[in-house]
Amino acid sequence: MKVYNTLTGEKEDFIPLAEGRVNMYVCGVTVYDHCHIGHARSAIVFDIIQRYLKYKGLDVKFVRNFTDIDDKIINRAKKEGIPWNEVARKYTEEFYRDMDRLGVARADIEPKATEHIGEIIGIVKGLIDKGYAYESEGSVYFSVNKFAEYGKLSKRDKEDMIAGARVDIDERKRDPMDFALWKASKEGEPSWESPWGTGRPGWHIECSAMSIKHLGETFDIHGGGADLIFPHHENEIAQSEAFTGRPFVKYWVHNGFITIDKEKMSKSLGNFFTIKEVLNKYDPEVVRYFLLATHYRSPIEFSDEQLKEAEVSIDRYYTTLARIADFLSRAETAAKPAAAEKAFEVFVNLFKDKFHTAMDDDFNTALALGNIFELIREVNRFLDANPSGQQANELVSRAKELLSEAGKVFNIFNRTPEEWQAVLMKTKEIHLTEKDILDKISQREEARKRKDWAAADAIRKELDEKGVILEDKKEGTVWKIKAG
RNA sequence: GGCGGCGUACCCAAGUGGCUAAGGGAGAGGUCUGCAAAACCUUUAUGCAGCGGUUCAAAUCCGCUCGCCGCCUCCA
Repeated sequence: MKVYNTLTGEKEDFIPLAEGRVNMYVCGVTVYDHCHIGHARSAIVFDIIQRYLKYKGLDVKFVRNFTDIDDKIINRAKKEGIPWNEVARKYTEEFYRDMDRLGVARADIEPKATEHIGEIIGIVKGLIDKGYAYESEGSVYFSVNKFAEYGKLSKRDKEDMIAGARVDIDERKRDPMDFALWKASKEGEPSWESPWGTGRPGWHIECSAMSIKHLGETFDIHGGGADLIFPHHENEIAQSEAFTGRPFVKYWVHNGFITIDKEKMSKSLGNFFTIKEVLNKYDPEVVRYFLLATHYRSPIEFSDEQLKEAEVSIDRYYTTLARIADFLSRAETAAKPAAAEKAFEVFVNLFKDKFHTAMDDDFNTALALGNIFELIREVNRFLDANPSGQQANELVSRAKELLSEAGKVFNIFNRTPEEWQAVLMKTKEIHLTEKDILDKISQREEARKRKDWAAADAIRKELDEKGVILEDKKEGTVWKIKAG
């Protein structure tokens, strides 16, 4: 298995520190507002990585934190006129609401910054003792110059950054690049007792404290959005390695952004859609598919068109699944020679390897989805050949199992075709009941018996305009909701 | 300005040295059908931003040019 490591800038063989075990930490969210679709991408990317590693039989310990104390939370509390911890509680709940809908699994451990103040203070003290940090007016700063390897993750050197001259000048800092480990609290702000007076943790230190506590001083994977590379993850490395004297993380994994009109979606630009807004129009499965159809490190342009295509793709899956169910329910045992059988068997046998190869190559979900649709085509092609007999049934059953297994890793494709129709009915806002549709179908049946094609076609057209498609089969007419 | 990334068909998107450049959508033609739909088949990049170079061999490596984006400030 290969994983792209931001630290080395290369795809590397993935070799866990302890055989068969993977410790991974992913930066979660600061709970001060509703999440947007960019947060969803990060959550889904690491959800799939985590699921795939577990699927491969690795013993994964997955930690995803909540930043529940921070300037933004404090500001939000002022704005809403509620206590800061109420803001954190409220948006933690909203986070779970969104993630549950998106099918993002809970992490094995979900620590909060405020529950690790003791550990944070311990590390800050340790850093002062070792000469990496200093106290100034009740705050504590990390001295970047003391850490020789500073910049190794984001590939920049201190001189360049200072030349960039966008670092904030703060008189309390000895060097403009230094960053806060502990912030002295102002009157009325949330605070905790510390050796340097009352204050609260800086942003970066919490992740060091929580990851080290739950995963040890060195662990396998640390993930997050690419915008965290600098300064957040760079600072985490500096603090952690200065404190423990050991390498902090073996593989740094970062997901790309979601863009709108080619620009990064962000709160400050205001060009974002919340998860809730998107889920009003599209089913979570569609959103997951949309995000997985592009490699996790590439940017994804957010667009209605692409979401609709994702919906059509998923519809193709369920249409095939319905065909499979139909075929299996007929289960003819009398074997009829099917020329296509051998070729189909070869294809079915190859699928799992192809799926694994794709996912083993830096979690190439886009390629894996391509493999899935190749299998879908082969299934349809095989069914078109009107196969029969036990061998054919077994092959089709196996194909169905394989699709379902792959779907499990992505946490998509796990409904029945009927459930999928219900989903479309809801998201497409079809204002017809099943009875309405069935009545129309029987009216059309009458017309068809009379060979009154004009009347029959008029009914079909009427339903089509309302988003319902009719399919005439030998056994009768079935209906489905138009996807896309 | 510094550092990093991207540019593959009408659209989206895999592919980072070597078999016919995955897959999805859209279009065209066909099989099936009363007609459709679904499904399948055929078709749509002798070419991967452009120009050079390395190599027996390049979308894939190197250089330059053009265009777009990201990070350097909170940010998934």
